[in-house]
Amino acid sequence: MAMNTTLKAIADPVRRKILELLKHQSYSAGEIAQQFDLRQATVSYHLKLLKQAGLISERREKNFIYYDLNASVFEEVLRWLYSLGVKGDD
Amino acid sequence: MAMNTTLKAIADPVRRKILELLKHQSYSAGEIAQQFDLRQATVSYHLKLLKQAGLISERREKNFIYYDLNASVFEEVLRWLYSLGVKGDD
DNA sequence: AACCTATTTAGATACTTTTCTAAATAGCTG
DNA sequence: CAGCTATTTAGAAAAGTATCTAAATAGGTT
Repeated sequence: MAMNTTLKAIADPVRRKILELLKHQSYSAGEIAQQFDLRQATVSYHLKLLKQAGLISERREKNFIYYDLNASVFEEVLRWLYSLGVKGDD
Repeated sequence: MAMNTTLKAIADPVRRKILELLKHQSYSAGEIAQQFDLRQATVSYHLKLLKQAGLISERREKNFIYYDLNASVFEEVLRWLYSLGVKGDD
């Protein structure tokens, strides 16, 4: 089940871009929303799905909510890919 | 775009199971369909998506169509995962 | 407390995906 | 070629997902 949630989470380009943004630093929900031509409520919905998948975590500071990437959740996906015979580093 | 197609393809449990089945040997469309509680037409639809994603290839023999896994397509996904900082083999 | 700003939640709508049934195709085999 | 088997395609219905607007919450600030 975890795997399904993870893969569904990254099967959307908006959510992948959010993860990429968070690679180097945290951003608030508002800062993330600015990167898209979408309403804040919509971005908030994507953040919720990423959070549910465990791919990001949130942290309140002042009245902002900052998001952080948690890439370790991908390890299961990685193992699955390897199990199918994908060859590792190239 | 390729990435999006690949990730959408594996974001479905039926399609993931098809890939797993094909890991060790080829199977015909009918043999694959038998593994699921779904109509053959439905499985055929999933096979079409996997084919479009380049994850499987087909090969006619008699009047069967056999499918083969092509895991190399996953390399792009793997690179993306690594780029996010997922640590490799554990 | 009243207000302001950041963000989420609720509910509606639009779009996409999955599944089904029925019909079509494609290639053997007698 | 007529019939058989395997599979796909077309079209409709059902289910799931993404987006929007409007309203609610939550926490600072004065």
